[in-house]
Amino acid sequence: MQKINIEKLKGTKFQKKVWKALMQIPKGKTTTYKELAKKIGKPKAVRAVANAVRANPCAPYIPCHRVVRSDGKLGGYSGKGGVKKKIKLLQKEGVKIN
DNA sequence: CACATGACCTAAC
DNA sequence: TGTTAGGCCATGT
Repeated sequence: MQKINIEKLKGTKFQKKVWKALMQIPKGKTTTYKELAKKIGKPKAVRAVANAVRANPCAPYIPCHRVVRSDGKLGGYSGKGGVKKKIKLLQKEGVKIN
């Protein structure tokens, strides 16, 4: 499905793990940093996960916009348009925002 | 190697 | 209910 290989990108193993988990998120669905951290085996490394996500090449390689906070709010977005675009994208995919 | 940063989370005031 | 403080982990300087 993924046209690109994360392994081909440069970054630490931790990042690659996070990015892979991101791509594994089904469309129209959202995940929290906590769940993501848990998935990679470090439920306490939520901050490191957030760092990895923000350090990713972002659009259009990795759907970082599918990652939200536990509060239902969005975190941030280092892409074009900013968080606003992120919200729009999620809503377009059928995700409800607080 | 030590310090500082961050798109976080939880608890406490 | 809104803000502050502490804890946690990886990355970059």
